[in-house]
Amino acid sequence: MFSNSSKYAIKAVLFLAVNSSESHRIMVKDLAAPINVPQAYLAKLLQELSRGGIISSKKGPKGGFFLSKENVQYTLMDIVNVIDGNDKFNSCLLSLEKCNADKPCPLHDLASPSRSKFIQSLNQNTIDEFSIQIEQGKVFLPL
Amino acid sequence: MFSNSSKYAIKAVLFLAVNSSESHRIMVKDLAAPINVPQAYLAKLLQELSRGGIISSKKGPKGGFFLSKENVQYTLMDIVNVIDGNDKFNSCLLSLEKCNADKPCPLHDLASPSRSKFIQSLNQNTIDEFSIQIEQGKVFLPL
DNA sequence: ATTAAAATATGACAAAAGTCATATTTAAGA
DNA sequence: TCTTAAATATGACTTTTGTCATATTTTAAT
Ligand code: FES
Ligand code: FES
Repeated sequence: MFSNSSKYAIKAVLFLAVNSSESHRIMVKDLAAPINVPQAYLAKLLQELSRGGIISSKKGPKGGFFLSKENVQYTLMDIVNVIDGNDKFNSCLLSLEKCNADKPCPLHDLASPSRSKFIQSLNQNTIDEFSIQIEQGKVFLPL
Repeated sequence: MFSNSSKYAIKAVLFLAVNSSESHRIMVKDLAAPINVPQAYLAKLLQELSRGGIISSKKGPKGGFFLSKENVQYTLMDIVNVIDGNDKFNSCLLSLEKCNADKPCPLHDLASPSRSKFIQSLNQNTIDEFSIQIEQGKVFLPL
């Protein structure tokens, strides 16, 4: 469903959403451990996210990663778009040129309703909304 | 969502369902072209499917691949299980040990209803049912 | 029996995804 | 200004996935 890299990136961003702020930055090494991701690999992913504008960073001593007010308005889809490239979810399940309701492949009707609902949620819910859910103890961050 | 291999395998099986029979077998080369899959690669996949009991084959002249009455009762999930291994769909989206409704990850509620419906369809609809849909012109086989 | 046509088995090779290491740049604090 | 702590850039390496080629086995037809 998601690539490994995307999973890592999502976990990292959600952790930052809950645990960091403009004034309290988090270093890779302090992020890698709790979300259970290889540190060196995570560093690379964080850099991509940073370049993509999804997260913020500050170099040097007392530096680290954090989410700004703007960062927190992005969606999960934004994250996977940066990490895995776009069109991970808009293409036909059987790799037709374009997923097309007029000439649907055998999986289209099977998948389309549930799938579009899923994709919609990826596009709708902001990081901010997720972090609220986490803080309310409704959902949990995996280690 | 699906691996490339699984997509190829699904397309091949559906094509066989519609175009082959016990008495009218189809050779790899005549299968690879219409479903637009590299022939040598497809041959390997068909062999896996055959070993897995999902499709039938006959060696030698006038040989080829086809679906028996039993073959046609399998599901799409059976195909991807053979090709990609099991547990492609039962694991947590963020790679928690086990997808667990009691201690759900942030994606669980977002995804769970639509996802389980999707998985259910993969497990329910038989190849036979798909081929009927295709023959009725309700859905189409991609090239 | 011999031949030829098909699947099967095996393995080499290529491309992509995932992982790790290291040198460079930036900035805080003494 | 110097030192040190952090992100950043770059690239080597490994594993998995996808691709291709070729030799072997089976079987129908002559
Ligand atoms: S046409 Fe294949 S998923 Fe829509
Ligand atoms: S706990 Fe992660 S998808 Fe269910």
